[in-house]
Amino acid sequence: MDEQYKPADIERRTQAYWEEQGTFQVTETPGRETYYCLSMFPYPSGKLHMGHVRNYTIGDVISRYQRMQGRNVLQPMGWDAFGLPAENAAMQNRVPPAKWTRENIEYMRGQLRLLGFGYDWSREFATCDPGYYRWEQWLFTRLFRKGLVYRKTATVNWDPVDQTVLANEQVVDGRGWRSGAVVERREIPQWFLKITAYADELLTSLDAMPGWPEQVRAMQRNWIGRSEGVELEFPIEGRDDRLTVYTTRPDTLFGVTYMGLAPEHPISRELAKDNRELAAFIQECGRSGVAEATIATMEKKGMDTGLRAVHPLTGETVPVWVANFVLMEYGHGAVMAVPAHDQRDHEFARRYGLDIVPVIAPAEGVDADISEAAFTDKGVLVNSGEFNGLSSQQGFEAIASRLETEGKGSRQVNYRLRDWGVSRQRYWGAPIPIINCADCGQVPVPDSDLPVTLPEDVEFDGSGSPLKKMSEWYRTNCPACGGAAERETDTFDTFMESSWYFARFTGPDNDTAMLDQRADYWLPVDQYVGGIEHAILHLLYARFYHKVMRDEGLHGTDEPFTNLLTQGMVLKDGAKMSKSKGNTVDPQALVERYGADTVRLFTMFAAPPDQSLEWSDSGVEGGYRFLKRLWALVAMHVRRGQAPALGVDSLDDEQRATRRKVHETIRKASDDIGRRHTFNTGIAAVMELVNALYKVVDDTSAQGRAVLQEGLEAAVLLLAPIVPHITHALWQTLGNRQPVVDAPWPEHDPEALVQDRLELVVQVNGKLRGHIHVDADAPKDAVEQVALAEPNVQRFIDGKTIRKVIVVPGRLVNVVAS
RNA sequence: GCGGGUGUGGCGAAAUGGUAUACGCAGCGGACUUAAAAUCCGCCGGGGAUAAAACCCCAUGCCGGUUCGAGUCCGGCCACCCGCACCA
Repeated sequence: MDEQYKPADIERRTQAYWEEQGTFQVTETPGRETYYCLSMFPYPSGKLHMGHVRNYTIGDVISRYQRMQGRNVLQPMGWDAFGLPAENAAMQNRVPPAKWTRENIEYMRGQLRLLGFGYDWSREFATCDPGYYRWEQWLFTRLFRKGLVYRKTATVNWDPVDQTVLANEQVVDGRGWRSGAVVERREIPQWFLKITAYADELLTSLDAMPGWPEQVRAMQRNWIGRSEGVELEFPIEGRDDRLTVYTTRPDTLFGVTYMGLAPEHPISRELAKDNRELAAFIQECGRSGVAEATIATMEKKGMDTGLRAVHPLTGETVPVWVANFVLMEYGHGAVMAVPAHDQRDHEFARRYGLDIVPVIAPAEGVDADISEAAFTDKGVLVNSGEFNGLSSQQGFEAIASRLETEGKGSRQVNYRLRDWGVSRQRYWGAPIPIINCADCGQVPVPDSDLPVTLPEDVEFDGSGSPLKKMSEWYRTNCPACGGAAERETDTFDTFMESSWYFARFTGPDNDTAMLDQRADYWLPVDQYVGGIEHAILHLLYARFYHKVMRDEGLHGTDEPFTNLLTQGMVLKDGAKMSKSKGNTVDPQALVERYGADTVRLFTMFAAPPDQSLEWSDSGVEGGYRFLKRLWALVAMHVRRGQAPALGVDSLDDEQRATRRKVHETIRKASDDIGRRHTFNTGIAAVMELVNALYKVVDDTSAQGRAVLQEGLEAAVLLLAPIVPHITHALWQTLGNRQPVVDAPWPEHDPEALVQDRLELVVQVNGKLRGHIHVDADAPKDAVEQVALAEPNVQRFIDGKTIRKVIVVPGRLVNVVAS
């Protein structure tokens, strides 16, 4: 054995071994317990960053641990290959997006191999492969026929920098999530997926997902935003028209003093045609709308339309205002305003001198002062005619029932969640498989004509999508009538591809079906690992897609990811690592300097996986030092020849103590790595063990060497998922034939943990006052005797009466005295 | 405002109601060396006491509670982080 730890050699040889043996290629062997571990696949941006390294190391550690548990482990990897950066690079470097993307994939695949991740590369694919997106197109045409896909002209978020439409989820504080540009509003025909049809299931199943962090479930609950209320109508005086509104507080119905219309509401627009002042106001709202809302809490502004709406129960009329705080996208773009009990309505009413009529009194008869602010709590109905005296809850029910019997309204569940707009006016994405025919309308591309392949050899001139200029590509014939027609030139949102890739990994080579029976062999994913930044967008779309595929009969499970681990950010100097801050660390340079094992060890040791990780160069040195220490210890041991067989009955006290430490470590590290996923403490436990083994390395007696052998093997096995290369070498060095990757995970020997004598802590009134040694099987009262006799304990109970003595077996004695 | 989380040495952190500060980093001292690096060994929260120890007091953001016993559980504050937000 080489006396010196040389990571470069070891890692190259170990990786070559895995490659030759096909170690990580898995098959669907019946009867074996499966484990599907998946890390979020990367966008091939150019090279790996530390966030990738952390993500993929966590996934690899879990995969290798599960493999050592004897499970049939699937750990695939692929590429989320469509997206904007490729187009930007294409314009900058005059290279087609496809070429740029595939070169990046080549490079990054090499980096992943250098880090030693145990992926089944035979299942690799990129989402820009036609063999992949063809099934996405196929599913889309199914959903089209099923009515889960529709096209509508809608106000959309237009990113003026990226020249594309953004989903609501992709707008952050009024700005594009990628470009950071202030988002504008535009009217464009769009394709939508009816995710709202699944809103209820997406919400309720969250309660039955204990393997997900509460934080993520809460964020999704929030995003779906379910509310219960009443939808009701206010006829407009003198017009054959009515305002439909939604309210969660029908109990406040008698407090309505005006109506609010969104500036984009059809009635607002209609009135604006003959009212220049109103038109100007609406235009101002449209312009300032999204933009200024971000800068400060927008001032409430509005304009009286002169119309009056009729209260559905009292028959009285109230003015109708156009108000800038009413959102067209939520409810019906109109609200009933109850200024006494809604803060926004209140501010607006005070500004324009509108009536404020209290109809809810606080339950205890306390006067609520509504002159300064609205009283928004629940209470007791007043000024509400026959409903006076009811609680808000009772009032809700009574008024809702009244509206329903009179045909003026109905109970309604509303969601904040919008349907998913999937059209993008972009080139580098999967073509939307629709043909626009002048006679037949939108016709889905027949299965036999799929995939609709994206032409990859294109020129970029920087002005929009090249597809829109390629008449030879978009000119075609209508599948229905055979006449001349044109292909849809929009492409899919790239979240479409990442919404089902986990399922395709189970059968990536199938060119006759989207999924096959292998999906049911592997799914759902047992452990999913990725960044918290995907808590809403990706994870919600993937759950939706999974259910859609289930309902198409493609697989038989309800949720895609049983357990979710969201890893924390990688920080340096207290800030997230990023190019713009200039505080990045290049993983490749670290691997070249210390080896992949050191990089993996440090990222697992520095913090628990779900917390942020503070980068430390000297911490990396520390990890390297530990691996050198482990290497040197094994070298010292094997130089003395093969260790004799262990005879547990012939150990001396020190050897027994060492062996106990070995098995305590196995117990603790197994729990930390396998169950708790607190890899940092698992590693710390093995470090303690190695320190302890160093202390007994000079015991060269037969049993001393046997205990050391057992301890070193345990350390190597426990570290194998984390630092797979050095442990591969050391495991062989210690005389094992089977590769460590297939060695069974060690189990602790309960016999080894047994002690004849125990050290117990003695407390007086909860404060530590002494230590005692007792026989492990000593009865309680004997332990009590020894504890009370301890000199320092004596000092503290002297002159006091002993009220109680608590003996916690194996741990402590607490004497209660006063 | 609503929802989720965090707060412990000089730093990253540990303690799954039972010895607070494991493990690592940094620092200090020693061994080896002509020397340095590397390596090995030891010390390392604050204060008091001691020749040295034993030992004592204080400390897990703040205030209270439950408990024989609280960093951990409960209630109320404070600070910071993340997500959502004119959602009717």
